[in-house]
Amino acid sequence: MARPCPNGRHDHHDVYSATCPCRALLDLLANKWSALIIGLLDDHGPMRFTAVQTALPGVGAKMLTQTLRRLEAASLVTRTIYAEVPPRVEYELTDLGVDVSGPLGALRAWAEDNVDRIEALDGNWLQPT
Amino acid sequence: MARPCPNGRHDHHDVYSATCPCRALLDLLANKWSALIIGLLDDHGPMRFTAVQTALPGVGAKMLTQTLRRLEAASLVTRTIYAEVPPRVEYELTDLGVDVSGPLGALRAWAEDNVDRIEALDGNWLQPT
DNA sequence: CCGTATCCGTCAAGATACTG
DNA sequence: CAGTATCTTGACGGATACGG
Repeated sequence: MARPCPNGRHDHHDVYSATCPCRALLDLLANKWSALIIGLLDDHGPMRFTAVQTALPGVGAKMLTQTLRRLEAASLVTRTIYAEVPPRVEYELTDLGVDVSGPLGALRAWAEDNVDRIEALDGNWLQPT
Repeated sequence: MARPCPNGRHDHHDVYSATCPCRALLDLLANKWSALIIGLLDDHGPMRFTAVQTALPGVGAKMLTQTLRRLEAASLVTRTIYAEVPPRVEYELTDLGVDVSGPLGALRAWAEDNVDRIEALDGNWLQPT
């Protein structure tokens, strides 16, 4: 079993090590769409591809497919294909996915609850470039 | 006062609206480096530019500057310049930054604690492309 | 018809060298 | 020390075409 994180804080893992797999995991979670997708699946239960895309204005089909596949590879999401007419594919959180939706949900909630404070401090904090 | 989130869950904001400023805020937080930078400043207190860069293997000066400036614009981090020789610039969390380090820390901790489970389920979940 | 794969333009990220 | 300027590369994102 690989232990590439000799300087870990918890057991052996440390996100502050560039080569630690948990850093790659954090990158996957701290992605523009992952938090939204996981929160969505946590709220609605199993969803079809199109339903996810509709609920996420701004995401393209390609980016969505890519992100869903990475989440699937990380065992956070299952992808179930129903051989029906019309065809149907459903995405659903695994236990691991449900588990991480807690921290991610907290982050989303914080963003929603504190935008006003930030805008009060700096009217145009959203950088042009 | 702008209220661009008519379909919000909490008060008036909703990260699932493409045009809501809180979505931009989530994008800033759910960034590859933001979580690491904020956690670092939360642990160490005020830090100089080079110290941050050294503690974050893999980040380039350009990316680091960019991220720090955006965090500063969002009032999560302060940037203090000391007119000394050699020059010194220190970055420190604001109250808002300290506040968000909670949710972000939970996410980092989850990643560190659960990589082993993911690797047990799928040996090579880290996609080639 | 629903979802995936391919092509391609744009833009952000990385490397390097240099300045206040 | 703390960045900035410039270039190159590769990822992102959209449109289109394809498979089931």
